[in-house]
Amino acid sequence: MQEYINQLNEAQREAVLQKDGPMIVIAGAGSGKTRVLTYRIAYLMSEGVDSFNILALTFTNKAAREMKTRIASIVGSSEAKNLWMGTFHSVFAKLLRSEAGKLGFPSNFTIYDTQDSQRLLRSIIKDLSLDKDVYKYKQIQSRISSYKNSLITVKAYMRNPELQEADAMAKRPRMGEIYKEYVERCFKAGAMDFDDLLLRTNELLTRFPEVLAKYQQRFKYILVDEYQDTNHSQYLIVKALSDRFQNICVVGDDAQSIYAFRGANINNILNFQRDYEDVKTFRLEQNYRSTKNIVEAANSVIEKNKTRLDKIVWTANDDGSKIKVNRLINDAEEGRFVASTIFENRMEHGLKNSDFAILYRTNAQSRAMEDALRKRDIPYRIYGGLSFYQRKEIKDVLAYLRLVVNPKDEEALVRVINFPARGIGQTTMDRLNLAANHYKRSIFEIIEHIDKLNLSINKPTTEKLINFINMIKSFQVYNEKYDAFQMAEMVVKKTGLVQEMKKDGTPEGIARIENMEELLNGIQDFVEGQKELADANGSLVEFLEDVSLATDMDKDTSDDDRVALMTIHLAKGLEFSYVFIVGMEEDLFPSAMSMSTRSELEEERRLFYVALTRAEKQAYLTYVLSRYRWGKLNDAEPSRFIEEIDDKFLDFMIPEDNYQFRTFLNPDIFDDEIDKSKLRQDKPKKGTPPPKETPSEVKRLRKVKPEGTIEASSKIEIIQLEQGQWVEHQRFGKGQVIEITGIGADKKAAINFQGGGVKNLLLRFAKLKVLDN
DNA sequence: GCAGTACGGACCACC
DNA sequence: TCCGTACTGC
Repeated sequence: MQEYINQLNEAQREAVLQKDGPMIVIAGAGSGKTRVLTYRIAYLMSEGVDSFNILALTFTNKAAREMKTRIASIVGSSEAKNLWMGTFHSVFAKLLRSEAGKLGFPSNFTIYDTQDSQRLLRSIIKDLSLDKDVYKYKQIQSRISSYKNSLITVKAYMRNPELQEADAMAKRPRMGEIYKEYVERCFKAGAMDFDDLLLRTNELLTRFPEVLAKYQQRFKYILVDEYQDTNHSQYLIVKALSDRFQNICVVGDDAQSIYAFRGANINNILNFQRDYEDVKTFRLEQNYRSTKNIVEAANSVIEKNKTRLDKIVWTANDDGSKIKVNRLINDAEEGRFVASTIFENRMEHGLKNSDFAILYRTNAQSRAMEDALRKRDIPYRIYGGLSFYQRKEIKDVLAYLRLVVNPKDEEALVRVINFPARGIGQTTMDRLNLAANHYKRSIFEIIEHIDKLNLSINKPTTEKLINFINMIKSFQVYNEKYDAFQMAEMVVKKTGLVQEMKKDGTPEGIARIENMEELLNGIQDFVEGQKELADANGSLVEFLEDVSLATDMDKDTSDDDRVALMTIHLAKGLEFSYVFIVGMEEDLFPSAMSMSTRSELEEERRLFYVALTRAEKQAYLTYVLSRYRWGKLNDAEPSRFIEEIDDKFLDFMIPEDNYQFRTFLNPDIFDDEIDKSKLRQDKPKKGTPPPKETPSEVKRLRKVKPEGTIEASSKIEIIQLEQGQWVEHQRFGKGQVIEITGIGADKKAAINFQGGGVKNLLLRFAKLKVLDN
């Protein structure tokens, strides 16, 4: 153990050796936080703490696995076996399975994913005959999710007039009814959604003091990673469990809190010192990951945030090269630039594909990147987006498996009862639904007793229904002795899912069959892995739980050499030599939806901070002049985050061919009124080095915002230009605004320049400086 | 009950 | 642009 401890710097070592009591580790980006957590657990065990008494909550299951392996290599694998480690959701799903009965749930409860929740809500909204344009199921879902994350149960909601009023104000007075119905239907279906895994854990620990005592006694030492991203519900669980021994160690970085949208509360970390008595604080401030340039550039950005903990991240690493900023005309060019830069750097520096990552704000941006990489034959892997388990063909197989485990799982049943087609149509389903609601039974149970009920379903259809449930029942019998792989194999064959897909000879159809095969392989791997564990046997229940809580990040990708494409959110905790942050544009990053309040903008800024600090050696920022959105080409302007980086860390590169493309290949995307002189001016003359675009140029695209206020959108600044005002143009010199026409992005100004006469300029592009008088 | 097609909204991030 | 849902005709 000592030799490991010797590897640590002083701050890290102190954090590892602080055995008891509440403590917080404020860990800057790249400061060796995982190492501290790992060694700390190993240290606790070497000090005689039983691994059975340690609970470690991590951000991904993969992180948990890796940490566990590492710990096992230090203290021995038999020692590490009993550690409880994983994400909040997976750890408490397991805990809930063993205690489910107390809450009236079956231990084989289903976990509803977001899609399931939304489908259920859609049917509730329909059943209550509500206007689906007012009661939008996605909004309702996120509303309910945030109630649950704040521990607002149906009861609490009904007791809270303010909440009800807020929903009434939003023209949704019947929100409470929907919420109530949703919770009841989940309960009836033996299902918990993601938020329930935390909410019900809280319920369990609150309603049953003896259960709380049991787990408090068990988890003598608790460690929480990424504490800045915990929500209220998670916070309360941790608080309750650690209350007895107070051996709670939380690790996090307030500067990397990026999950407020799912209820994460940054105050959990900011207020930790107040929540426990005699908190020891440790600061990991030395960054081992990135160059000086990157660390300091990132610091210069995050400084703009007001809500911060005191911390100075520094590095002893080399300066490295500056952050390269490039402007491209559209997303295709952006992709082309990224792909060729990867290609060149890979050659020049002998790098692997996996040394590169392309990060973006929204999944929709991946397409252009993919196209470009494919053209260059650069292997890549997309993380997130529509994950493997969310594909239709996969969900269909999973739905059958879910039904085998829990026949009350209505969402699964509705999904597959008529797929492959069995002649059970909407009318029949409506009747079954009605009966199910009336008798407070599941559809499966209704069908089981269909001969005793008069549902006016005709004979042949009744027979089809009975055949269906008999098939499921026969699977259930096999499930007693078969493992998950054997079950899946049988289900795929007997239900006709394979035949159904084989009918379709299109490339997509073939891909679907391959996906299904991949699923089966995955299940087999899972089963083999589980059978090695003492407390698992590779059953379907285990597999389904694993799947519903798995993320794309959990896959083992260590052996494939591909460029990584992912959203910035997914990139948290990862590092790459070369990082491309694409789509650095206003309204995209920061997102148009996150600019109305200071806290939202600060979260976007933290997100940018996370993105930058992923890079070890080199970061690239790209933005485009026009971007497709909703199928339409829109003008774009550079992100304010570019100008927030101190100039001295940036290197503006404007390759000559951009302008060739702009002027010759794509002339029609530019309006005549656009200031063409800018193109001419930027275009480098032969024999001279390309001019650097100065940061001040970017800045001039917008007026500098007043101190301490947050602008809703930079566009407003431009709109404020008034008739009669004097402005200065880089090339045309001084002039007076004669007229303003158009709105928003199309806003133009006719300006009478002292030297060059009247010009009509598109304000988005014209680099105008407003003169004071 | 089912297949084909017209239409409208999505694009913010995730367990 | 793409996807999912609603509508229509057989």
